Amino acid sequence: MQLREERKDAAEHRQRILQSALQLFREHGVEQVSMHRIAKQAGVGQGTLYRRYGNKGDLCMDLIFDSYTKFKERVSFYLEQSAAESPDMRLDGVLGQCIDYIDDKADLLAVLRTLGGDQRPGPGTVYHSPPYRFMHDVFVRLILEIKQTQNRPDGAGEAEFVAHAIMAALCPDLYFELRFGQGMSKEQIKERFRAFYVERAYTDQVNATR
Amino acid sequence: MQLREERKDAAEHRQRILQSALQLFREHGVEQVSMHRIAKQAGVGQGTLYRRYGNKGDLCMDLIFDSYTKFKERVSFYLEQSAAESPDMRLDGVLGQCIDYIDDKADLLAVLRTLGGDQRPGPGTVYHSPPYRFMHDVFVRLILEIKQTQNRPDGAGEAEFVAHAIMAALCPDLYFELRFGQGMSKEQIKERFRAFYVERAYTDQVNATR
DNA sequence: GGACTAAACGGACAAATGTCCGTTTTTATT
DNA sequence: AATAAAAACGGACATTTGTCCGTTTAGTCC
Repeated sequence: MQLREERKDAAEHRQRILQSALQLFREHGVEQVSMHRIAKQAGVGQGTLYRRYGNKGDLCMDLIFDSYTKFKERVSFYLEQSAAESPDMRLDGVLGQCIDYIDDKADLLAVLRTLGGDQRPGPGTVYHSPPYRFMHDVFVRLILEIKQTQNRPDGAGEAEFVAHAIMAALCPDLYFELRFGQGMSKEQIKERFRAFYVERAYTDQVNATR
Repeated sequence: MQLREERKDAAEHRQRILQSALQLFREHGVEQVSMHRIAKQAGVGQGTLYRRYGNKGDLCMDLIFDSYTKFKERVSFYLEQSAAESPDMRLDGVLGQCIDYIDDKADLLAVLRTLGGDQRPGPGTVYHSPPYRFMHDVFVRLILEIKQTQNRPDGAGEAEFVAHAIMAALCPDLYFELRFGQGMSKEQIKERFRAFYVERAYTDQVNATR
């Protein structure tokens, strides 16, 4: 026996944990629910809960895993089927999908960021998590495409930086602030991202191709 | 008696707390030092410590208050004495000063962000803290100046958004990652900020004033 | 079915954060 | 100097996170 399946009891417990967490989160808000309470509600021990999920962030990660997978697929699919479009439009499209996703899952995503692990650099930071890497990579490619269209070479990892900058602006906290603190609509926020990250690039492109 | 001064014993305790915290932070790293330990080291009770500083973030805030004040003054002074320069150059200058400051205080600033309070929008978030407001305001003014130079009107709060975007990219965590995770030098990071936030604006400007 | 092993269990325990409240000290007033 | 109110004190306590380890259970092999 080389690779064992997840044990039946373990699988059942995970379902119970996820369901209990979801219910409690909905009822009392993510921040107000302790791990202890989730374990109690699910009828499992502390250790059982913690062995599976090292912290609330891990748990949230699993809670949004399905939706994240779908998000990832949507983005990948969009990129494939829009391959013929201009990279600017595609950047705009991806940004729109990110914002839709954040709008949908903002509360859980915010917890992820806060409880996601170390602050120190290296593995364990958000910057090395698969979701971050995935989106960062998508942005890097798009930016490189845009630069290529404009015949502007990429100065040693410039696109890498810009992708980080975009990701930073996409943080759920800021979205919260714009959406509810300042009362902007989702569409208004998308428009701002477009104006700043896409249209400026587009302007450059127009000028560069003259 | 209308306004009382801070009591003598309280003032002394605050000094002891700050000094103890600073020493312990230096010795063991900010994350490794508990509030309990700081209280013990300072020879005061838990309650005394917590009444003054609601959490470690508050304490760090006080620890960097002096340096923040100086930073603020440096920025204000720079803006005054560079009033004749182009807004692009001034934006670059301010960005440089921010990065210098982050580089200097990265560890404490990172704690501030993590432990700074609520995630929910409204007062209590980073976005409403005086330091954030101050820098955000500085960026808004500079961006408006740039737009004015280019004869581009500011579409309803566009500058506000861009300022948030810049602030987001200035988060200590990302700086850490670039600096130590990816091994970039401080100057390289400054160069990236300049290239993305200043030179692109400058390119636009050149084109717009043709 | 019996036995063995790896995985999972769960609750006690440790450590940290943050609160509460009876007690002490400072300070202004007389 | 006595007094009283305001402010500060401090440690016990509650809550939460996270760990440890002896015990139980599912899956496999015979």
